[in-house]
Amino acid sequence: MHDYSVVIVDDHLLFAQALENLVNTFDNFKVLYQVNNGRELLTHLEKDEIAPDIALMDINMPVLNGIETMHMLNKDHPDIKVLALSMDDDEGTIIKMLRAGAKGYLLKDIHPQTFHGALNDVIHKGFYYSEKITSTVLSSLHKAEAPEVILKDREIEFLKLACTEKTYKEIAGDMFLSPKTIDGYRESLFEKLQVKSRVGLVLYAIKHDLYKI
Amino acid sequence: MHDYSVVIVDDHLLFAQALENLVNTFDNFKVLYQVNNGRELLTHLEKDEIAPDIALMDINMPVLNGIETMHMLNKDHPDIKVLALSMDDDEGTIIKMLRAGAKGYLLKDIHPQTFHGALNDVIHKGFYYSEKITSTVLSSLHKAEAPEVILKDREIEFLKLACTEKTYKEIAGDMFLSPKTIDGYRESLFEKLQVKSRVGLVLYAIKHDLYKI
DNA sequence: TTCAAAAAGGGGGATTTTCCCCACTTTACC
DNA sequence: GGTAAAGTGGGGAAAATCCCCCTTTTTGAA
Repeated sequence: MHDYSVVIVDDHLLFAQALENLVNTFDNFKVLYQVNNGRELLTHLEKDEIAPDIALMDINMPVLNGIETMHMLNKDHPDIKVLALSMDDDEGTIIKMLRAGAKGYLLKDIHPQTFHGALNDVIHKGFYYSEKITSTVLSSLHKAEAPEVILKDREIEFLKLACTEKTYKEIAGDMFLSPKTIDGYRESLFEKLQVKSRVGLVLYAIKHDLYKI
Repeated sequence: MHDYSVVIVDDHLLFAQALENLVNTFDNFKVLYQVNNGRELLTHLEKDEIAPDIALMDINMPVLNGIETMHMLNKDHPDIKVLALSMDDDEGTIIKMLRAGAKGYLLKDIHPQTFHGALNDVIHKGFYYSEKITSTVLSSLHKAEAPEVILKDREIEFLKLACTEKTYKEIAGDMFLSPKTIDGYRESLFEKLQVKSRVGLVLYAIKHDLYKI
């Protein structure tokens, strides 16, 4: 029985180093090296003959993030099993990462014992899905594939202004429209975005990054 | 020369375990135990005779967070040197934590070598401030001391509900208050937070992490 | 201990904003 | 040339905002 090789892709140096120590205490795994982001990983893989068995990869990284990196790996190194590792339990992120081909998704608050189990699973079964991730994925299947909301430019403009303390009357002024027209935008957005009030608009805009706080 | 004792207070089990391994590789430090949040730490300290030299403490924790925990430690265990450890480089958080008595503030992307240095500094010099933290603190001195907004529990409760699509009438129901009382909260918050509308409340709450999207 | 101030809960009522339904024009496009 | 949108608005109801008022409880300092 030989050791399986692991690389760590994470910009949190302290965490990465600590994680390396932890992985090295597992008797059948060995960390080859750490890199700080996806770009560095790809560079490494180009130069090295030996590819790792497993990549432990953070999702939020500078330069080249987890999801982008996954897509690159699929092309050039499909044999590397990627385990995503993140603070982020956002459903969308999880789904994207798994769809991109990650063999599992670990939240950083996972128990070390479970973590070892996850590594073993990925090697022997090819994947590891925690209970939480499984239920997230399953529940996402039930939701009718949200018909993608397409917003017109003018609607987006209005939506952004709705995220300020301006009154609709002022917004109308800013957009050179009658308050009643603005009222029309408001209403059609309520329908499109499935919200019931201006607060709903604000929350939607922030959640979808249309408005930065 | 004896080993200095360290406890780790972090709800990210994987990180905590990994960190423990890392600290144990430093020849003059030894991890006593880990706990998941401030409450557990306090419980531990009550029962144990031996107090640790250093507490490595995350800030965002469930149950009892870093800042609250600091305040408790000041009362009962002023000798424990606390090193805050966080992803969060938000200026307000840093200042609050240092003002609460933390001996240093580390971002989780710190280099392991530097980390060892920080531990040593805290033991021998009594504090460790990274360059980034120093400059943050210094630059904050220039800003006119924003008179700190103190929100009462009930106000915070209302503020969170104001970030939903509920009407004030519904919020009143949820809080078992008359709509008129809710109106009072709204008005006093407008004044306190210097906003002019419910949108302003929502933006304030989100910006100050009182409401998570 | 006492007295005043602040906090917490609530009210009346006027004004504005927001919300919902409906209707009219103008493009745009098949 | 018809039809479907986008763009524009009106009327009226409901909600939110605002300003003034009140009582009871808690707190803080003299």
